[in-house]
Amino acid sequence: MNMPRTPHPARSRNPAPATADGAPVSTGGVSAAQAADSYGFSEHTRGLLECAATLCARQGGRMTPQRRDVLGLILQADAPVGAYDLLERLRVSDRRPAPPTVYRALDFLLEHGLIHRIERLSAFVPCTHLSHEGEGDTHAHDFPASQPMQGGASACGHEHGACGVHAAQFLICRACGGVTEIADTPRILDMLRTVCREKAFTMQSASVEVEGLCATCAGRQGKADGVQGAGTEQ
Amino acid sequence: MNMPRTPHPARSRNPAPATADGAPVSTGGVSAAQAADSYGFSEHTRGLLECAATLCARQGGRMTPQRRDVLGLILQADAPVGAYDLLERLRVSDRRPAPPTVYRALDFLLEHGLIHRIERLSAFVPCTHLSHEGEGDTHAHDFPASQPMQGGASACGHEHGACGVHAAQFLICRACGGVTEIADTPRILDMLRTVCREKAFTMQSASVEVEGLCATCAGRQGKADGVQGAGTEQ
DNA sequence: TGAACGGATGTAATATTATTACATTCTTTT
DNA sequence: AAAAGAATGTAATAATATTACATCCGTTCA
Ligand SMILES: [Zn+2]
Ligand SMILES: [Zn+2]
Ligand SMILES: [Zn+2]
Ligand SMILES: [Zn+2]
Repeated sequence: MNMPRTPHPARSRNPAPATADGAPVSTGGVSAAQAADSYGFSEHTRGLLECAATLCARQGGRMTPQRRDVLGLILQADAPVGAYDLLERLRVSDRRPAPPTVYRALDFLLEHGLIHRIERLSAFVPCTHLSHEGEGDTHAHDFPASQPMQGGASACGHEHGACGVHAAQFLICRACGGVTEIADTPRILDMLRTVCREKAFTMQSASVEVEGLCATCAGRQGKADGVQGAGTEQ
Repeated sequence: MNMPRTPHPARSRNPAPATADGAPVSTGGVSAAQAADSYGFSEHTRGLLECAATLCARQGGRMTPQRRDVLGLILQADAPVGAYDLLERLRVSDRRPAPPTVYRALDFLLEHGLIHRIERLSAFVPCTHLSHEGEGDTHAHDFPASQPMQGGASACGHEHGACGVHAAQFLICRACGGVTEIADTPRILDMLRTVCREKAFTMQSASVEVEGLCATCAGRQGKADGVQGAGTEQ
């Protein structure tokens, strides 16, 4: 029934502290110096978090510890994370956040284009924008807050910020749970814009979600059925 | 807070027995002869239902009264309908269906390509396919069950049946709640196919959801803010 | 015929995801 | 320091969806 609702292998209630960074996830035993970082984020993740702070400062937003933690957890995960998964992962030591805490942080991160919501999974992934930002400095996405993009297509095929349409495209693998953001081309978004123009429809946000099998899992398809879900992919 | 979750004007808990058919909705006072039709469906709706029965018979499915009622209610509605809205509307006279009843019917209708689920609204709409089927007889969508479409693009830009990818595109108006299925061109689906080929991704299903303002509501945009939601549109 | 089977439905309980409402605390501004 | 505004804490609840198991009903075939 309602196929996509089948418990997704990569989103099961068993947090499985894997990382997309290749860095240790030692949620326990955090040194006092790292206390502000709380969750033992990898160096890479911390870099992205700093980047994100800068980005949303430019947009007039405040990257508070709460929001930072949520973004960090999403960045650190190797698959889309549900709101209640986040809630569980935030339950370290003394803090026991309630749903509104997480949803508020998610709303903020969504509004600032730092994460996306995968509708079909009711789960969240980091925006690739952020990772690109981390790689170099002068990047197509690096637009100033004082004079943000004006609805034109960006190189990555999706846009951010208060003015532009926030649109994104995803490939969702049913076998491994991996989600890939298609951000290397404005083709799809351009086509949507064309269609909307024809229909005199004002686009405010858009999402494209394709479900199927990633290259890795498709190759594996015929093999031992029980093995399904054991793979790693992104 | 996750904007699309704002109570959608056209989906409020007040069923508002409007029709997309222009036919009376007399949910009460159903004659004995119509007892099998249960919900006073318009003639147009009944035609579509018959069509649907034929279609899914060809696919080896049985259009039971339960499923028929659910499809009829979705056809009759002027906006996407949520599962629990359907549940309420099914509560006539003696019958008091529980959630699984409705979800099972919805699953069946989804699998047979008779309805679509709008992820952003957690709600369901009829597939335009069906309406087209109702208009004429020899139509592009009218493919035989014995030899169904083999993944080629259909004229309407989305496909059905066990073999083909089930994909659809929607324009969702935030003001009036109207949803339009973009089914007049394979352009978008073709582009998605291209992208998937490039990424060696096997597409099994896809959805495109654009949120914004329909032509009607965009025209109205500046006027008295309180009036918002009063309009009718499709 | 009638047991066996499979598909469809009924029912109760529960799981998952998300929001409301209101109190409190922290930051910035005046 | 007071006021205003943003962010967080907390409890309760709403909205959406699934599980598990019992029952019914039409078909098959011994
Ligand atoms: Zn993105
Ligand atoms: Zn995969
Ligand atoms: Zn359709
Ligand atoms: Zn509208």
